[in-house]
Amino acid sequence: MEPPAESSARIGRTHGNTTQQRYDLQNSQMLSKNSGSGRLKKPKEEEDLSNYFDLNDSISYSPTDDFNSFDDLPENFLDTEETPQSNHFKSFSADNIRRNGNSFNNNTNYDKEPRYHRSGLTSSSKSSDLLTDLRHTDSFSQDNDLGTGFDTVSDRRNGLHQATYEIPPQGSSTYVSEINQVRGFDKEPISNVELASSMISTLEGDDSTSTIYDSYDDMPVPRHTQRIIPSRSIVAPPPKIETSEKVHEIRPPRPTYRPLKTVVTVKRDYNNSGYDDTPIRHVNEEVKTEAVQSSYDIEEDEMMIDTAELCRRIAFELKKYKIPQVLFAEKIIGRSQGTLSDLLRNPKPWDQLKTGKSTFKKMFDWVNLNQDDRLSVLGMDGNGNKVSTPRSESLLDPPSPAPNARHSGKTKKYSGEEGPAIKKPRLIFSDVQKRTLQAIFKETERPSKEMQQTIAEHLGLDPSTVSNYFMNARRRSRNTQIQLDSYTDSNDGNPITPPPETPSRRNSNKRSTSNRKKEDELGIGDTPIKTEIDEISEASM
DNA sequence: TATTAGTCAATATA
DNA sequence: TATATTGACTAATA
Repeated sequence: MEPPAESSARIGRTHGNTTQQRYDLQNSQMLSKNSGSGRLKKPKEEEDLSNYFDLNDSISYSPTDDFNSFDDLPENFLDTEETPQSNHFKSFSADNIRRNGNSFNNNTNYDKEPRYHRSGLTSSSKSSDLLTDLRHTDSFSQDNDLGTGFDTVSDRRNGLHQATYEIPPQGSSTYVSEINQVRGFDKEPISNVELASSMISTLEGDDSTSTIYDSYDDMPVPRHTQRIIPSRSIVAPPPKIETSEKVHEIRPPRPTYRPLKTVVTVKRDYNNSGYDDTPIRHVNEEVKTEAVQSSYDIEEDEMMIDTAELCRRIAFELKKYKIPQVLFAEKIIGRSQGTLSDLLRNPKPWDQLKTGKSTFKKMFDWVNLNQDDRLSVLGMDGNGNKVSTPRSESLLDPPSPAPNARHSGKTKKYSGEEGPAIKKPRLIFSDVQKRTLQAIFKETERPSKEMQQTIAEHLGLDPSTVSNYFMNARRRSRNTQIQLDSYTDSNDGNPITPPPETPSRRNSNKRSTSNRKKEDELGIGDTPIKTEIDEISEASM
């Protein structure tokens, strides 16, 4: 079997990259304003304007005559859908120049990356990039094979891509039409979703709604628009939260019987701007049992851990004592760094966990050690230095491998019959592949086997890859929804109002922001955010 | 047999 | 360098 084709790529930032940046900036700005403590980093000056951007699929950009070159486009043109030529943009930017005290030119990130060549369609030009994109997109049409278009190499690490596709010779009809399309913007726009719908309709045998173009020359250039939103409103400083319970250091006796359900939690101490070091267990009043020092004596199905709070606490401890995730992951829970990161950011509620409870139980036991022990089991001292003899055996259960952990011997390798096995390289979806899959997922989270097969053929992917994509997307979409629900619940249904500014709440904020990004990627976003443009429209009605 | 849950680990990103 | 993301593997489950 051959390895999967190299990912195709485009010049310029990836969509995800830009989205991530936007949300992170927005989050950063919100936190900065909200904290009032100066502890959080203020957004960089040149990034301020970015905080006010968001996407809006409903707004299109119509070019004006002064649009002459792709040099004039923002570097993230392909990711956004409106250019500075827009009146909306002008009024908006002027407003924010006043607010931020920054000049427009310095605020935009158009020049953050090297500018692209002006001279026609060079191999590194922005227009070529767009055309390549369209060529790939065009391959949705029934006569083309998407897979054949993927001949470029991506460098996601740098956010830039090196194009290796060929440019049509000047004077050829393809070349001319490409120029016309790039500069003309004279066709109706078509969004990814429309393309996906069209594709799905086609796949389902309904041609009536499909938008298929006979040739590459007929493919319209998508209009990229951009929604501009004001920064999220910042509310009053957080109310002072009183610690309701006195902190007790509880030592065994261990319970002599097993409670039906013991609610074990970790405790916040807002007045102390963080967590109290003393472990606390809150015992369900109905059960009337003594608290326990660890969860050793309680079976998983007899206890209940507030996983979200536990994870916030763990994250806080790791930061506070500069404990690397990889160290904690391996020594305490016996999992990989990436798994820990994911668990901390997206903890599933205890009652929705199946075999994963044991991992949280280990975290819980660690967090309930006293401070010295917490560090010593990691082989660290209070200064973040390594010490030689970790005391783990007597304090915690040794981390056990995950039951479904992959072993090196079992790892599927990509190799021929003879010689040492070579690990199958990890597939990185091309931008087009990813966007297409996302768009289709937005339409249908559970495409039929046949549809997956067709999608795979169109995108030049293995059917199992397509299947994996949808399974992962469904799962991660569900997890995101769980996080959003818990966040909304804890906020009285107002997801925009920032919560009290505590370390734990900061984590919540971060996750929420991250979730917005996930929503964006997965296409499961909630209600649209009202923009300045929307407000202007409403006011004029 | 297909799907889900838990996870790894390569890779991207901060 | 540390953390976040994500395609794919494995075992459990429907």
